[in-house]
Amino acid sequence: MKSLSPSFFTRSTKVVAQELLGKVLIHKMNNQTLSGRIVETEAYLGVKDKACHTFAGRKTPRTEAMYLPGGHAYVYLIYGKYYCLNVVTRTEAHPEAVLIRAVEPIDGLSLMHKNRKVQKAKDLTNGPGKLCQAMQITKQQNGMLFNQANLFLLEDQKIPKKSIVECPRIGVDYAEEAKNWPLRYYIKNNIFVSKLYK
DNA sequence: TGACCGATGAAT
DNA sequence: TTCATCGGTCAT
Repeated sequence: MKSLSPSFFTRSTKVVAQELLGKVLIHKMNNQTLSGRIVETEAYLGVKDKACHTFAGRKTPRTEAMYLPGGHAYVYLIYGKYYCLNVVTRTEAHPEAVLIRAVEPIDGLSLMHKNRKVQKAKDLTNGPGKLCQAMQITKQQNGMLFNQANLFLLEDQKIPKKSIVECPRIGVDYAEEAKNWPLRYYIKNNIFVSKLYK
């Protein structure tokens, strides 16, 4: 399997969000590999998107990584407890990103079970905080470039348009006009998606 | 320095 | 549906 090329990430954020579905996320530890196929994403459209951390050009220590060129990781802490992994898109002039909301576990299931105390494999990585916990993604990975050191994104499957569901994003009710923008994408009928309404 | 709040998850 | 929990943000 081939790594995604740098030019994959600098395209429009919506396109990258849709095309990340079916790709494989890998975190290589000392002597173990944790990986999963991406099944759910959300696009965050920068300065004009009230749900986005960089809305109106906000630049703080936390959001610094979103101002890196496409292909970097943006990891932040939410609710004082959980990490969320994003893939930065476009260029320095456009601080946008794609939130990885769920993956389907491939390698390292036993380690993932150790990292998260759940019975079923389907509960391991079906949410943005859960997949970071399972795959040991923390602030350490913030600002890292994909396909350089130990975080990778590989090509693998192309998901046909008819298998992609589009709907509003989760947990952004405060975002006024942006709250209903259909920027959440997931693979239809996939049981590893975080919430299966509709 | 301090008040407020959240791109969640788990229990109920 | 409810709520724990604490770092990040922003106004003092």
